[in-house]
Amino acid sequence: MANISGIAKLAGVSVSTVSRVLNNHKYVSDDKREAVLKVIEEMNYTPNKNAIDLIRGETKTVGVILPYNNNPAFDQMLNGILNKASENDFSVTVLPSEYNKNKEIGYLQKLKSKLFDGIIIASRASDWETIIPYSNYGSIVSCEYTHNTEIGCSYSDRYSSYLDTFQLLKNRGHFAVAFTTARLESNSTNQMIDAYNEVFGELPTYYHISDCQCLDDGWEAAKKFLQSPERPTAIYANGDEVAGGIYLYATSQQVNIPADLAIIGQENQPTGSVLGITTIDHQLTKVGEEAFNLVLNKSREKIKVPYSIIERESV
Amino acid sequence: MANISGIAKLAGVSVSTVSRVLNNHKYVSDDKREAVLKVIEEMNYTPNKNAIDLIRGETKTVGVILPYNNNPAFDQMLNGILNKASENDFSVTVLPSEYNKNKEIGYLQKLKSKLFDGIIIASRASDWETIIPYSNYGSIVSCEYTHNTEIGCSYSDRYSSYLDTFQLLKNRGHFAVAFTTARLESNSTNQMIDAYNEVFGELPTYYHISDCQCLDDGWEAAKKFLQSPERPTAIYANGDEVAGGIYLYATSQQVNIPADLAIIGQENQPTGSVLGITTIDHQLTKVGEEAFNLVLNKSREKIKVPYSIIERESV
DNA sequence: CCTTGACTTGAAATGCATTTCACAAATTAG
DNA sequence: CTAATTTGTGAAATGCATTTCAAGTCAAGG
Repeated sequence: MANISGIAKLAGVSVSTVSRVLNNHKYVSDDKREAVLKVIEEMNYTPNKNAIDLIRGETKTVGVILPYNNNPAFDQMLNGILNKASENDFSVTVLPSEYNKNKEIGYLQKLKSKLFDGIIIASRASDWETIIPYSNYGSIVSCEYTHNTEIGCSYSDRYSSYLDTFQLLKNRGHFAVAFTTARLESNSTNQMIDAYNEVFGELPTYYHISDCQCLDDGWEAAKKFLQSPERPTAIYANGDEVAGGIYLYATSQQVNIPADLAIIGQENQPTGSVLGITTIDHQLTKVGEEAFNLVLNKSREKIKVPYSIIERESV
Repeated sequence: MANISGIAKLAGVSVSTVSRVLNNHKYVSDDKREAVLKVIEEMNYTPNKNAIDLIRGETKTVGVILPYNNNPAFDQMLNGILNKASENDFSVTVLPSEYNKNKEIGYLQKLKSKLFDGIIIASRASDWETIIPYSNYGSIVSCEYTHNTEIGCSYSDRYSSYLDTFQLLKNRGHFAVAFTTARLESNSTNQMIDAYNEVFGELPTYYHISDCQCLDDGWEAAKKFLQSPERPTAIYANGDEVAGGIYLYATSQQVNIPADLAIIGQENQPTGSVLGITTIDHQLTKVGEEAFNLVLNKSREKIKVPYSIIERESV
């Protein structure tokens, strides 16, 4: 009987007193406290966290819905969340969604069933209308900008960063500018396209390749872009890994960077720094950290994390 | 009162009946079942998972102790774990340790406090002696080979793979072989050194650089190796990212791969595939998957996951 | 017509720790 | 030396769902 009442019995005190000792309440006499601690030690007792969570109604656990675990961008966010969670004695449960709406809803149900105190959504497939009702059961925080008031967010102003980047390229005399993105349906892809339209006008389809994630994909994308009759003079990649792939394919074809082709990456990853690729650092670690803080404070604020352009030799 | 007894009252049945409906027991009459479901629907009721976990004594959650989250090797393992966990309706909680023994113990305590059904240790700082006692409270599985019987493991036979690799290099006529590793104190570093000794004899210190994780580190390591008077003719890197950094530095110095320098990486990552670097695939995703299976089956087996050498153009 | 097995259902016990309430004892204040 | 606090402690209520036990109903088998 390794539970609190067993301990109480052995120590000759009441359950309440054991609980007080466990929680460092004052108003426990030294002798009883010692007696209790002694029995706890002897019995090698540890309180049952499920019972505690049940009665307290909170679990000090946050769930993180993220589509893929091996994605460098989501990884940075997760890192930020883990940092702050660790500091605040919270646990982090990874909820891989693969952009599957049913999985997402399943995870939100777990919030409702009191398994998590809050959920951070790194990226999502479901509509906000579907998600919002769950905000009654714990704080839900998004890592992209939200227009509603129910869901707080910690985000990087991507649209603005895309504008800046395209403008930078335009200023340097580039008009044939191509770019890669991740999912076609994603928010940031739309923002990227909008930003392109804003700066250069109507986007020709041959300047955009989607579904790029890693170095491999960048290599293939570069191949297509550079072999196309509408060859771009600059490519904006949706990540430094992708940018690295582009860089390596280009140099393998004796294309000079930046003379023949300018490249800009994103997220400031090691690959980019080694190859000297200019990049936009969206500070996703910071985004994750702030997202966790919002959950912790049950806040619905909207926190804009500033991005920065790191200029290197690829433009 | 959104709990099971509230539902019971409203539906005009007993708590037991509601529970039966919730758990799809047979032996519930259709009319009562419908009545209960109707009230559940109306009240928007969801059972409290903490209460369920408490009474069932299991949480369908596995904790994963991993030193760093942004490490590609651990990431692959985590991915494998997430895959299988998802399939089996388990949750995965990430427990970042930074190789801090206190943190590790703290996580093991959570196993004891019934928060997890099991714990997978991707890598550790604590001794097995410290860890083993906790195996009484749930299954603990290691992603490296364990010599004890208490802790099951799913592992890649690194020592053997290192032997193979060094032997391969030797067969190709390389005698000046250097290598990089991660932590100096780690198990695999020791195995790497042992394997070197086995194949080439006493290791000269100038052939080993530790604490390499990413492309950046590989670049710096290559710089040191290639500028050294004891310049190696082959380098074995502890990851394809690191190998990529070595490759890029070497080519930036007009060093020909593989004519002037052979490179072998590990883990079969995109960077390596793009650069055509020969690599040892330790199938860490598979290692993670098997580790999860061990937890699921409360097994203490030792599962050796076969590695494979992927030959490309860098040797 | 009686026995037996298949259904149905609810009361109560269970899992475990926290917290409120009530009360007693020991201090401190006035 | 009372009155008012501050300490110290335990009984009982609470949070919530599962499961066992007992008991009752009903139809099929002999």
